[in-house]
Amino acid sequence: MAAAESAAGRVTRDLRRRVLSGELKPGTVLSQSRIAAEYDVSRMPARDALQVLANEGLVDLGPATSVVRELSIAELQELYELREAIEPVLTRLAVPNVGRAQIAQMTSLVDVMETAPSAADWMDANARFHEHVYTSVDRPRMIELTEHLRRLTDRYLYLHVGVFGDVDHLHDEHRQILAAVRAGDAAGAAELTRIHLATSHEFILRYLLEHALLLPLAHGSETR
Amino acid sequence: MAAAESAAGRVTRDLRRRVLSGELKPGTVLSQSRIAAEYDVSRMPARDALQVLANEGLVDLGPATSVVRELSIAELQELYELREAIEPVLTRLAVPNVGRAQIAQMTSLVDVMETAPSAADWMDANARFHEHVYTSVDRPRMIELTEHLRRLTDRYLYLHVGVFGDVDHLHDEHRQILAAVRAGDAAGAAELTRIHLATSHEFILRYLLEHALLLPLAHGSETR
DNA sequence: TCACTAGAATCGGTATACGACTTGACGCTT
DNA sequence: AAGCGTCAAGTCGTATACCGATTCTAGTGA
Repeated sequence: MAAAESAAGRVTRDLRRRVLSGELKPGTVLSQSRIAAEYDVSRMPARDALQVLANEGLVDLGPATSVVRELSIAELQELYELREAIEPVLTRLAVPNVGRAQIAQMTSLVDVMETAPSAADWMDANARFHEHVYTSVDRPRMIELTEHLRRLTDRYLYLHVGVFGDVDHLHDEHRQILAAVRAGDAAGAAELTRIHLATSHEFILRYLLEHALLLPLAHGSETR
Repeated sequence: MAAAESAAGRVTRDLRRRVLSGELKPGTVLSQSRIAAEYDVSRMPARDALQVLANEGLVDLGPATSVVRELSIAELQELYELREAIEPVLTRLAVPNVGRAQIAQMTSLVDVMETAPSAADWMDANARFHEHVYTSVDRPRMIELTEHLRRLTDRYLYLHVGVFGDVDHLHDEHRQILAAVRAGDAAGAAELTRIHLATSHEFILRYLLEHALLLPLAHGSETR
């Protein structure tokens, strides 16, 4: 069943993609009517889509207007703090259940990343690499939350997609994580995951600062 | 401004309360039409409310029917794992910023809990006690997520509201946390918070098992 | 020239209406 | 009698219409 997707779902997915990719910049005003016209649907699916994206934290629903949520150094920090708290736990739980098939696929994904066709492909492979660990554990909410947080941080990653610099540390870390997983060292893999996230955070942060992508230091308009 | 609440907000809040309190039992079918009739509004606010509750994980939206989400030992476990991962981090960050006013209020709340007027009051005071720590730190998403998770675990707590047994450990733990906060011992307060959550989890779990509230061991219908 | 006010345009929330789909039961066929 | 097909009731998704509130604008008066 291809599940004949609903109009609301289609609008939601595309709007999400456009926000994450930066095509819709922070601060952009999103009105139900305009979105409806743009996708040639009524206002109702547009309304649904906006509500979903609001719950995901991608847009702010004002009383009389909705805007694409602002980015900020503070939010990036907060998102990585959350990921560093949760993903090691998930890793620790998952490691004993990771099978040979998944390890094989992870190995091939590491190879893909190291040959690095394009930045977008790298990000995709990176996401799937980590997902392979998580899918082998029975924690649906934790997995959902983890992927959700990853998507939110991806929004910052897209700011410099295509301009990857020195990612060798990341490759090393991937290999180390893979080794720990293969050895069944849950605690080790968990700690390596945490370090990996901290490194990534610092990497992105350094990039943003060096390239003078001056995001607001504090949180955006939290004055709902 | 009291902000003349929208109908959808009112329905959402009340439905949420009814689900959390157990008035609407897991498995109960929720149709948009019936909810609309019940609250004397059209189907649209009812639809909105259901979608919000679905995002919160309180109801499952089927293709032709929506039902109150099932409870399970596995989900309880997962929720507490998440809380144990996140709340200590939040505590550690917050402790340096907690002021005297908040400490004073926390102290009075501990007293309230120990005199324990009713179970509902106890839960309310408990929630506010922990919120006082978190509100003094600039992590809006983390706080939102924490309160969200607490609400979800409250759903299990309501299963035995009014039948509190031996909660002395909890009181001791509260006093210890308060002492650590007062002393500015961030790491200590964080670790005490983690232990406090683990104790609570075990407490609820033991109660559920002893009273033969036979929840499904595994996750509910995750077969969306 | 500037400030303030009235009106028009726009927006979001809600109600109602319509069509497609799912579900369940009844009756027919084998 | 059992299985299957068809029909009816209910449900959701979407479109359209209406309403109050907000905002922007243009015009008037000091």
